[in-house]
Amino acid sequence: MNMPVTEILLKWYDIHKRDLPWRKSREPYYIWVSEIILQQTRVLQGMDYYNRFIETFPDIFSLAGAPVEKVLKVWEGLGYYSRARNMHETAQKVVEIFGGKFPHQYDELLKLKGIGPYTAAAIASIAYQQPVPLVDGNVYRVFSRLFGIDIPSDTAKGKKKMIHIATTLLPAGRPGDFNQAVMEFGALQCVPGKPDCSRCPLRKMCLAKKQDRVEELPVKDKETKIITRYIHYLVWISNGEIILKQRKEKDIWYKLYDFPEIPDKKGIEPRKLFRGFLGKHGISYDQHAKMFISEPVLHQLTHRHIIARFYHVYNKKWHFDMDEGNFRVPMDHMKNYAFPRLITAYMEKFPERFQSDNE
DNA sequence: GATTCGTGGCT
DNA sequence: TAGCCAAGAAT
Repeated sequence: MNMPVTEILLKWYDIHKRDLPWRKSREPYYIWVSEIILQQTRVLQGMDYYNRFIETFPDIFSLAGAPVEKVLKVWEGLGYYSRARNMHETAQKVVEIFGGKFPHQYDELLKLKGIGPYTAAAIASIAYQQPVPLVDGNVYRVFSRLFGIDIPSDTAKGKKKMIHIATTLLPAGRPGDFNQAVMEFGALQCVPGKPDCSRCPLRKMCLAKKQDRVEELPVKDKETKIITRYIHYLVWISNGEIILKQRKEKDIWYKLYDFPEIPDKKGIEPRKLFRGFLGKHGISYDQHAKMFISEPVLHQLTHRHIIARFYHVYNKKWHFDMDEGNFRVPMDHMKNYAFPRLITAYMEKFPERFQSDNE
């Protein structure tokens, strides 16, 4: 008996699919939220965020009506914050233009901020049962192995080829289930590295398996070069208040909050940098005021190595000009602001450095 | 087409 | 352990 690939995957999915919160309904809003959260993010990592997001913003109207800062606070720690900013913008647009209903068509969905080819196809097929194929990392891995395709996944040629394959396999009856089936299969069975092919329902027809190339596929050609960046944070705590700053456009962590920065001067010693900065503002690096410089904190991103230091100053009057965007808040209001993980991790590690009575 | 944009788990 | 890379999109 020679069951086609599509049937095998659907059957496998019906048995093995995980019970995930966004699979309990086909409400487009839930599908949309889950798909955005899951971009470049593992299910386990996104689960709590999804539940909290839906709890905080039960429908598209509550999301559209919220300030973007509140959306970012819910997103805090999840990364790729443009996803949250774009969701907020798209929610407002969908409310204004479409009365709160997402369009059904792939092409219309694609016009919305934060919705690209993958997500448009996911919403159209899962929420609206439209026969639209999709390709994500899982789909690419599954089909590249199954059909022995070694075109690099990070090329237009590879993506085009994969969409073509997905199109030929897509069943008219259950497009949304099929798309999810391939992704689920990639996440649970045809995993990166060394999958357990002995219990794979496709092992007999898998070309990579036949050619013993399972671990080689899929192929990717570009290597991301990592750049090191230095950040010097000024943590100024005085009179129960701390100085914060909202991050600006065209840089990492846009619209999140952190601390004022001392501009980096390559190669200069931290102590010298601090002294120079304070001196420029008429403050001496002296024994009377309590100041100290943290050890370097390494924060690793996919494309950056950030080395941060925290320059602490306590109980000294803030008497140089507030740069644009700097503002003071009581220490116990900090919990209302969204910070990058680098900051929250540091604060969790050294809570004593963030106490207002630190004299 | 090449870069940028986070975080965390796994090997 | 240091890299790999995950339900990608925007610029």
